[in-house]
This record gives sequence, C-alpha cells and structure tokens, in this order.
Amino acid sequence: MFSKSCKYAIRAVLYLALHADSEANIGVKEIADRLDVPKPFLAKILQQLSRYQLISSVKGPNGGFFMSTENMREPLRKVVECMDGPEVFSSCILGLPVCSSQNPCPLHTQAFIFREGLLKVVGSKSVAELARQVSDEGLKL
Amino acid sequence: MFSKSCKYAIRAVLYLALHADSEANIGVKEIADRLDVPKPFLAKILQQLSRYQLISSVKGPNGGFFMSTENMREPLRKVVECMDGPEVFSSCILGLPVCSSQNPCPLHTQAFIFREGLLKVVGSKSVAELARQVSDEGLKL
DNA sequence: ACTAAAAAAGATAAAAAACTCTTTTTTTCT
DNA sequence: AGAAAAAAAGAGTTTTTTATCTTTTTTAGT
Repeated sequence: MFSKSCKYAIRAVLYLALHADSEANIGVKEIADRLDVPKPFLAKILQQLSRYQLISSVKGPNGGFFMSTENMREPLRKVVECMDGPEVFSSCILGLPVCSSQNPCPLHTQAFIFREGLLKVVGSKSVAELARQVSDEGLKL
Repeated sequence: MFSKSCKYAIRAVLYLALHADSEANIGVKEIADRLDVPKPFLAKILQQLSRYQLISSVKGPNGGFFMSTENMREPLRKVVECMDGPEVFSSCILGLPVCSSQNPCPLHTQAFIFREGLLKVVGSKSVAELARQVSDEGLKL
C-alpha cells in the first residue's frame, strides 16, 4: 500500500506529535531508536517532511525536530502525499492511464469505495487528532 | 497498492476470461499487444499464474493460454495473492510486525475498514462474475 | 522423423526503492 | 573567535522490482 518511506514518515510524525509537549527538540537518533528504523534513511525522510513544512526543525546544538501548531493541524493525508505523491489517492488501481468515471476500469467502482475508505483513514483526521487518539488508547508506534 | 506484476496479472486474467469462448488459445503476444504491456514480462507473469493454476496453458503449435471452468470460478483475490503474496490482505498498513486487534497500530481501526473494502473488491467476486460485469458494462482493460 | 510454434525455464540487465556514508551549513555555548 | 552539535545536502551502495534475452521442452502438423 504505502511505501516504506511513507510508513516511517507517518510513524515519525506521530512520534513527534506525541512528544510535542516536551521542551527539548527531538533528534533523528532518538526517533530512529524508538521506532526501530534505519537512522540515515529516517534522516532523509525527516528532511523531506521538513521541506514540505509538515514538521519543523532547528539546526545546531540542542537542535532537532518538533511539531509547530501549524504542523499539528495538517491532515495525515499530507504526509502520505509528501512521501508517495498525491496520485496514491487518485490513480487507477489497475494502473490504467485513462481510467475515470467516464471510462472506468474493471475495478473502478469497487476501487472508488475502497479509496473513499482510505481517504477517511488518513484524509479527515489531523495529526493532532490522531495523536490524541494514539495517546488516549495507548497505541504503539 | 498492487505491484505492477499484479496489475498486469489481473488485466491478463480478465482478458483471457473475456475471450474464453473463442476456440483458439491465446498467445502471450496477443495479450501483451492488447493490454499494451511488455511481452517478456507478461510471459513471466502468465507462467506464474499457470503454475498456481489460475490460468491454463498448452504448449506447442496452436498452443497458448485459456481459462478452464475451474479457473473461471476462482476469486480474483487468488490472482492478487499469487502475485503479491497473501500478506497484502492481512499485513499491518504501517508495516508493524506486531500489529493486531490485541496490539493495534495507530491506523489499525481505520485500516480494518479499508481492508474489508479491499476484500470486497477482489475477494468476493469470481473471475467469471467480474468478466461478465466487464462485458455487460463494456469496460476497458 | 522433421519442422515449426508455442510456452517454460533460466540467466541477465535496467530502473526504482531502500539504505548508507561523507561533507557542508547552521547555531549554540564557552 | 573557536569548538561542537545537530540538521541539510549530496554522493554512493545494496536490494528489489521490472523488464529483457536466450535456451529448452513440448507438441501439432507435415
């Protein structure tokens, strides 16, 4: 479904969101350790997220990553789009270039429902909302 | 979502199903041309489908591929599992190894719904049923 | 029996994704 | 000002996926 980069990105963003209260910024190393993902690879992902302003960063000593209030307000969907491109939500499930309501592929109707579901998953909730849920329900990243 | 192999496989199976009535077997070349996919790659895919008995083949002159009655009865799900592995329907959407109802990941609930939808898409309908729909509604492969 | 047509099998090549390493820039603290 | 800490940037490497090429096996028709 999602690429590995995207999965790591979602988890990293949630990790940051859950620790947004802490004063200190959070470094790549900490996130990589906690999520058990390769550090240099995660660094690249965080760079990308930062470029798209989905997370915030400060350089230098005591620097690291954190979530601004604006960052927290973004829907999770943006994180996915940032990593896997916006097409994941719109492209044909069979990869046909011309698939549309006018010219539907064999799975178009079913895929439509499925896609609506997907959008409900990551499209409606903001990072803040999802983080609260994770916290309330004690979910694992 | 699905790998390219899987997308090609679905379309190829449907193509075969739609031409199941014709007397002659269908060669790789014809399918590749009609679906506009790379022939040698498609050949590999058809081999795999044939090994898993999701399509049928005969060698030699006038040989080629076709769908047996048993092949037609299989749910599309099997084609997907044959190409992308059975995990696509069960594995955690965030790639967590321990994700389950007992120990849900942050997207588990939402993913559950989404996955149900996916299973409805490819799990319930047989190749025959789907092919009929394609034919009735004049859908494009 | 021979030829030719087709899939099966195996080996290779190219492209993309995942992952790593090195250098540069920014910034804080002394 | 200088040292050190941290992200940013850039340049590799490895692995997986996608795609191709070559050889072998099967089989129908002559």
